[in-house]
Amino acid sequence: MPGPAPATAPVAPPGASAPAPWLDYRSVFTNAKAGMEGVDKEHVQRVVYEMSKDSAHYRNEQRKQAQVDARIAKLRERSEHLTPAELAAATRSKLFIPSSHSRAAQKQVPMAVGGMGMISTANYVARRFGVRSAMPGFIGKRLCPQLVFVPLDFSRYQAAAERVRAVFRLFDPAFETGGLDEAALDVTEHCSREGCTGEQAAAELRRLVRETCGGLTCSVGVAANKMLAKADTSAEPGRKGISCERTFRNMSAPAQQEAMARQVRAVVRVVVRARLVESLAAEMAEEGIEGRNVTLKLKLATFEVCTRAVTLPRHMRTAADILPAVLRLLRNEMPLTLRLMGVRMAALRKRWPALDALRVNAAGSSPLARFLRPGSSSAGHPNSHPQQQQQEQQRPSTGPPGGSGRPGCASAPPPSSAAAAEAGMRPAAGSAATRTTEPGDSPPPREQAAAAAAARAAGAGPAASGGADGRAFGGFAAAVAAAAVGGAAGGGGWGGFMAPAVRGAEGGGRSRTPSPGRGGTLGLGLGLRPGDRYEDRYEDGYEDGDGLDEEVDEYGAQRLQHETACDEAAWACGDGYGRGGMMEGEEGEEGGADEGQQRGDDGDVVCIGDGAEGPHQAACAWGGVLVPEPHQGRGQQQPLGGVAEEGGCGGQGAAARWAGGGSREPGAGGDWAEGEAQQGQPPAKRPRLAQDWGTGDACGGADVSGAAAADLLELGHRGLGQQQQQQERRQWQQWQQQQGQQPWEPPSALDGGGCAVATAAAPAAAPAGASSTGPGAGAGAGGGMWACRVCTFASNRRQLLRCEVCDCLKGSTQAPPGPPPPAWASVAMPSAAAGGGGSEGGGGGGVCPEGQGRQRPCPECGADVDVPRWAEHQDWHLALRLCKEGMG
DNA sequence: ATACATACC
DNA sequence: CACTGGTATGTAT
Repeated sequence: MPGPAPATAPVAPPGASAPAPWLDYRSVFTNAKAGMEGVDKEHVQRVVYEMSKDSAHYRNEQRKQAQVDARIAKLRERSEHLTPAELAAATRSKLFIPSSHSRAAQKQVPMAVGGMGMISTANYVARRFGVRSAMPGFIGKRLCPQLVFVPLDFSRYQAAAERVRAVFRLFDPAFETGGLDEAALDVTEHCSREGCTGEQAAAELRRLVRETCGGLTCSVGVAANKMLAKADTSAEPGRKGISCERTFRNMSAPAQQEAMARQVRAVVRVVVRARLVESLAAEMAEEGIEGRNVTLKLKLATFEVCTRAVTLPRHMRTAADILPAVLRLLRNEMPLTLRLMGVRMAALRKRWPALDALRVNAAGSSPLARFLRPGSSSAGHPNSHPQQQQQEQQRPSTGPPGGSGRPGCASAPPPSSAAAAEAGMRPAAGSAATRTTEPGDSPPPREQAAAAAAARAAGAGPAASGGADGRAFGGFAAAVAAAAVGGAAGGGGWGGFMAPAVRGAEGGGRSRTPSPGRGGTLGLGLGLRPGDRYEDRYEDGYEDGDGLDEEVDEYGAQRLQHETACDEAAWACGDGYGRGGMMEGEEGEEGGADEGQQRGDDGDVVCIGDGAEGPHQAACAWGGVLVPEPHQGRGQQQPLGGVAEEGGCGGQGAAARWAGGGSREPGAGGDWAEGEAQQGQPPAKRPRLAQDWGTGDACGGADVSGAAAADLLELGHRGLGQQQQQQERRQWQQWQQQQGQQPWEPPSALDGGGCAVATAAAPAAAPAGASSTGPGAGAGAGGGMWACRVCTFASNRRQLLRCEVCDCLKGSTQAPPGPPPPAWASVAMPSAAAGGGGSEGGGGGGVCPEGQGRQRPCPECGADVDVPRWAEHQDWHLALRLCKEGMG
């Protein structure tokens, strides 16, 4: 039986000049914690220090520590006015969740739940070695070589937690959960009811849990807590946000900015392949929620974390809707060297209010109700935290009861095993220069669009509104599948967008490993030089490279640049998303074929657009109106994303300069600022982007014009005061000049790419669908900026998609094939108008100029419906239908 | 009201 | 080799 590790030979000699530097390293791992009495703290500290001191993580910790110190100093100065907390009886319990190991083993063998990467918790045996939660596994292993790792098993935890929560409810029906194993109960009422003290309640709680939950124990403490006292117990405890993030491995060596064009592409690719957005969309669909805030989280190779967020003009839920916002945020941060990326939705609301109502009535007898009932699936329970994504994905693909009849749909997110996920995907096309459409491909976009349009025409009305890409729901199975997988998901059964043509690792030769990258982080925004290859790998073991490796020759690079710019322009106008909805997978074919592909290229351009949002997408995913105006070249053509310009990082987002040029540590993630003489410091923080690039009010649709437009163009954003803006700008320019870089220019919303950009004008009020009809539709209104009425971005610059290089028109400059979209589709953006769509207090806020005050008869019930609430109304019908079908 | 950093488990 | 992922909340603007 292992004992506490004796201090081994000193890992580092106690140098006279720097005596015991580890003592200065303030890590949390030596704080007091249950079971850690008698641990040789100094030993632990030294080991942690020695294993950490050369890492980026360590440097980041130091940086943070300095910040904290500064903050504390500041707080000290004004710490005179402290108010006493209110008192309330509250308990906080901590569950000890069962392990699959025998009790005896647990008592003797040092165990840690987790792995080499991270330890979630450790048993007391392990703690005596200094092993504890939140410690990276490899350090734990060093502290305690005999340490046994126990993999996480969320289903067990979930089940156990559910049982215990039932007990909690007896004491406080509105208790708050703090994750799987923790809860906070306000027992004030319980105590007064029972005439007991807090301590007595705690004892009772412990006893009940022990006796009714299979021997589970929990520790309960009673505390006074202002927060709890004030907690609004009447409010729905519902979750406030939902997110998905992933850490990458492998980092390619930074290259020069010449290949920035590739970065755009690489970023898209990574976003898509990481399945962040789709996973999120799938999860939201499953929960029946939609959200209005999108947050992008980035952790750089340096471990610095930053988030970027936007508020959407309306609630959204599909991958097709979320991804553009994510890309948009991301693009403004490039180039980046990323270690982690996450996407979060917040400002959530229920998507199926009607379903909720019916769920209550359904008494659990119907398959649907059973399926929907909390707890019957791992779907969200009001008091439960979301499962790990991994687990979500491992849910049997058969879907809900009776829902297995539609493989292409319900088996959705590729999931559990990467191999399976990739199995069905088409192999990557070779180089960028040789692109073909392969046999297994979905029909070309046009056809898809036509099909979708036809389907819409046929199934018009609510079905289209409800999602499903214009496909009518086909009976119960399909309906449930739709409800389960997306309803939202529409296309191809789910997320609605296409993963790029990537092949799993199963296919043959390994590529040579490129990156001498430090550590393992996926290099993002690093670009490739001709001849470079690049490979990446996710931590879940999903590995590929073959599909992504590309030889880039000179021609290819050029072409890539051009195409990227075009793609980007098209994307920016929604073309990449609006068209070519997803196609259903071939019946009986597993997984793969249900992904549509937007372009016939090598798949880097994402095909999004499930069409679920209805016809306005067919014109422009974001509702933008394309106006084919004669191109007005700008003096110097700026490639989209401000990239690919020799010798500079171009006009890309502010962060680019930060991430690249401003690298604090030469060589770490910022190598592209070549040969920088580290003189002076960059501004402490990366400048904030606009606090609104056009947020909530986007739906207001006011056409920004004249002086305002000029300001916008000039400033790039309007969230910052002019003064501050200018100051930041000067700072940056100075810094950059010091670094020998081109001076920074403020980002502008949508710079034109290789494709020409024209500024034209269109009345923002023109219905998206209707106005997509013709050239010149909106020309002449003056302004040059337009507010997209679907997406977040109110300061879009009018785009013309005539490509200067190939002289072809790119983008949806023509009305999409098929019947013109019904007028209502263009205003299916509730935006808190009449009656308040529910969630946002936004009140008078974004009011859709079209919808406001207008009504349309509902084809379903004939009632006159406020246009701003149209979508909600249709959702209601759909929900009703689903329930009826479900109850047969 | 937003955007974002940060704390917490 | 190796330092999470999910959530809520506080704070500056």
